[in-house]
Amino acid sequence: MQKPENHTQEACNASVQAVRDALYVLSGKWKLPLIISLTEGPLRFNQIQRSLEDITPKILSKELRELELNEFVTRKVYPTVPVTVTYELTPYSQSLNKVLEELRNWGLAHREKIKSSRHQNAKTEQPAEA
Amino acid sequence: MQKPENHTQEACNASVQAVRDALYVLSGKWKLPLIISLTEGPLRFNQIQRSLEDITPKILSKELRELELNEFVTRKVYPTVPVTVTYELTPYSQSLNKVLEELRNWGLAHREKIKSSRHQNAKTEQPAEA
DNA sequence: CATACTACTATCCTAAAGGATACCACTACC
DNA sequence: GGTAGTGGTATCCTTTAGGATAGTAGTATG
Repeated sequence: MQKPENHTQEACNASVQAVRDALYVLSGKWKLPLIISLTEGPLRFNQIQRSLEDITPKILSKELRELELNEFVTRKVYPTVPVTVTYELTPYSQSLNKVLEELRNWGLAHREKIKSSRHQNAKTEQPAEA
Repeated sequence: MQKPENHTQEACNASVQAVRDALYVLSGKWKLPLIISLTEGPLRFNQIQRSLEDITPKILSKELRELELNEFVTRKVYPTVPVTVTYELTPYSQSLNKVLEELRNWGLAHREKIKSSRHQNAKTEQPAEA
């Protein structure tokens, strides 16, 4: 076969690894909804839970901890009467903007494609025998 | 703060859904490695399996089927002596290029950040009491 | 006739993600 | 003293992703 000079096994592996790294920190059912729900400003634990409706405190707590570890959110504790804790996006979380935008654009386009190809199929599909 | 007029609950949800759609088709341990390994040209089933080393035929088969469903690869069967089947990327798979590039760039940058912040910590960390 | 090659499929199993439910410590209010 | 609100934990369970291992059908070659 050929010797792919600009497409070595190592270069591929590095790309794969980088993309996997990126997907890893965005993985899970709630990281993105969480980040997006915090784009409007800091929220308290229970506020987030109410805005996301279906998330349980255990999961929310875990996801917030992971987002904090990756420095996407900061946790701030205020010594108010019942203690209040807010979570807010860091400046670093802005670095995800382009990634998220591309993902969003692609997702929208893909959904459109799926829809239209389904219509296509509906027209050309053979009815199944009974 | 500002009144985020363009940031309604519904707009957020649409974004979240689009990004989730995108992540969904890229999810899993092998889709990306698979796509990248096919960028050099069509490969047969066993060739892919050998190039990826750790993937089992069951998983490979499943992932290829999903990539085919999403129209990232085409499966071609040749009636050769023992039948050969090749998998190759579709033109549509090119639509992922920008997404993959952004993910790759972000992944690389993030990895660098993690590394340097670990060094930072190593320098500023207090030694634990014995 | 046995082995090897093609491209897979079938069955079983493990580990991780996610979730339901209950509970904790603290205080304020009635 | 009971209830409600703060921000969570603890325990158990289900679902899913992924993998190990073996086997399949067909042909060709030794």
